[in-house]
Amino acid sequence: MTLSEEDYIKAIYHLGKGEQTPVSTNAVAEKMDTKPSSVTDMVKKLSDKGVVNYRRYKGVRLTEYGRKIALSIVRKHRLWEVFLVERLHFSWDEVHEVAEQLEHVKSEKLIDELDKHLGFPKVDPHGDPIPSKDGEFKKAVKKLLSDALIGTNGVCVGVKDSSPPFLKFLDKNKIALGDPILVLEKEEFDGSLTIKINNKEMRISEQIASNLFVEIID
Amino acid sequence: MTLSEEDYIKAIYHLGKGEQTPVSTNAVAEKMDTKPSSVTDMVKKLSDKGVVNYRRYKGVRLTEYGRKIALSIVRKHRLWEVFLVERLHFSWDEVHEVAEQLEHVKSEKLIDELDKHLGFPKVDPHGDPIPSKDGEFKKAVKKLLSDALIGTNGVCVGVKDSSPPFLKFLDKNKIALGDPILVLEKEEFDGSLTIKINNKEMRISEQIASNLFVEIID
DNA sequence: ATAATATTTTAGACAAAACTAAAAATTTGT
DNA sequence: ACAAATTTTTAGTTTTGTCTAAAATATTAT
Ligand SMILES: [Mn+2]
Ligand SMILES: [Mn+2]
Ligand SMILES: [Mn+2]
Ligand SMILES: [Mn+2]
Repeated sequence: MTLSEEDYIKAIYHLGKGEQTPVSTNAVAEKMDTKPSSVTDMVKKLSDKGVVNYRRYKGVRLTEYGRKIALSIVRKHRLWEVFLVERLHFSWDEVHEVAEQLEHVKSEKLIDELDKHLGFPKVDPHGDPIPSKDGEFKKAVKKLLSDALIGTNGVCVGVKDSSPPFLKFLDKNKIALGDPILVLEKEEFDGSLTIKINNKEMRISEQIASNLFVEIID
Repeated sequence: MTLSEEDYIKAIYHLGKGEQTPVSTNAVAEKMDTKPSSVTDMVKKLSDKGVVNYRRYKGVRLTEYGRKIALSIVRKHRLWEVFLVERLHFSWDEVHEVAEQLEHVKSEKLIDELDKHLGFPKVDPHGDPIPSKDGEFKKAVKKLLSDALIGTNGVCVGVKDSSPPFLKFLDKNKIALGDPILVLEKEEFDGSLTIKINNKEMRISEQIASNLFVEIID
C-alpha cells in the first residue's frame, strides 16, 4: 500500500466506527481534506485491490482484508505515540503529527521490537487501545463523563477529541489520564458539571465533559 | 523537500565525497537505480530550487544549501541506525533499509530528542560519523586495513562496504567494531593479510581488508 | 409527485516522478 | 583530426494522486 492509500484506509476505518454502516464519500473527503472526486477515484482503486466494498452512490466499507490493514496502521500509529511520549519527552498534544508519518514506515520487525521495547502497552497517550499484532484489541469499557450520573466515581481513561487545543486545556487544568474523578453536581441549564478531581473541586463545561472518557469504579 | 528529492540529494552528497568535483548523471542514475534521463529531470528541478549547481553535460554539485540538507538527512539516517541497533536489537546488517525510510520523517524535535535519548552518539553502527545538529562532524582519522603496513597495531573502527553480505561475514568471523587488530603478514601475491584479532590469528583476503577501516594506535 | 437541493460521479486537466527512444554533446581511439 | 563509442539530454509517454467543472443520482421540501 502507498502512503496515500494507507491514509484513506485509516480514514475509512475511523469513520466507520460501528463497522456495518457504509461511509460516505463526502465524509472521507472532509476527514482527508481533499475533494469528493478524489475520494471516488481512490475508492475505486481500493475496491479493485479488495480493500473496500464499494457501490457507487452507496458509500464504502472496509473488507475483512481492509480492516486488517487499518488495524496494523492504527497499531503503528499508537505505538509510536507511546514511544514519543514515554521515551522522547513529547507531550500528548505533540505526538499526532509525527506519528502520522511514522505509521507508514514498513518493517514488521521494527514495530514488533518497538512494542517489546515499550513493554507491550495496552493504550496510547490518549487512552485509545493498541491493537495487538494479530489485530485484536479490547473495546475498553469507558463512557463519556457527560453521560455520568451525579455521584459517579470513576477514573479518567481517555479523550474523545485529541486536538492540541483540548489536550493543552486539560494540561493547564491538571487533568490527566489516570486521575480519579467524582461527579458532584450537574447543572440542568447548560449541562456543566462540578467534579472532584485530585481532591480539588472544579467546574467544567458540558463541551469538556463530552470529550472525556471515564471508567466507572463502582 | 519530497522523499524523492531527499534521496537524490543524499546520493549526490555521497558520490561527491571530496566535494569539489562534480558528480556525473550516470553515477547518480546507477546509485539511485534509475535511468540517466530521470536524473537529468530531477537535477534540473533541484537546480531551480537552489540545491545544486548544474550545467548540462558538466555534472552536478551540491550548493552550500544543498550540503546542509544532505547532512541533515545523513544525521537522521545514522541516528536511527544507532537507535535500531542499541534499543531495538537490530543487527548492523538489518538497519539500513529501515533507516532509509525513517530518515525522511519530518520533525526537528523528534531527531533532537532521539539524539539526546541515545546519549549524543558520535558514530553509527558502521563506524560512520554522525553530523551534529549544526552540520559539523569530524572526518575520522581512519585508514583502510589493506593500506596498513606489516606490524601495524590498530582498532577496527568502520566498514567501507556496509552491505548485509559483508557485515554478516564479519559477524560470522567475530570481527566487530572496537576490536584491536595487529597486522602480522601481507602476501605479495594476492594481497591477503594475516592478522591477529581478539588474540586469534586469521587470514583475510585483500577484498575484505580493503573494506575495513582501522584507526592506528602507534 | 415534482421541484429544489445536496451528494456523488464522470470527464478532462495537471504536476510529480518515472520510463523509452532518439538526438546532441562529449570523450576516446587511431 | 576525425570517426567511433560513450554519456547526457530532449521529446514524448505513463502512472499516481490530485483538482475543477459538469453531469448524474439521491434526498428533501412543498
Ligand atoms: Mn499518515
Ligand atoms: Mn492517539
Ligand atoms: Mn531514503
Ligand atoms: Mn550506516
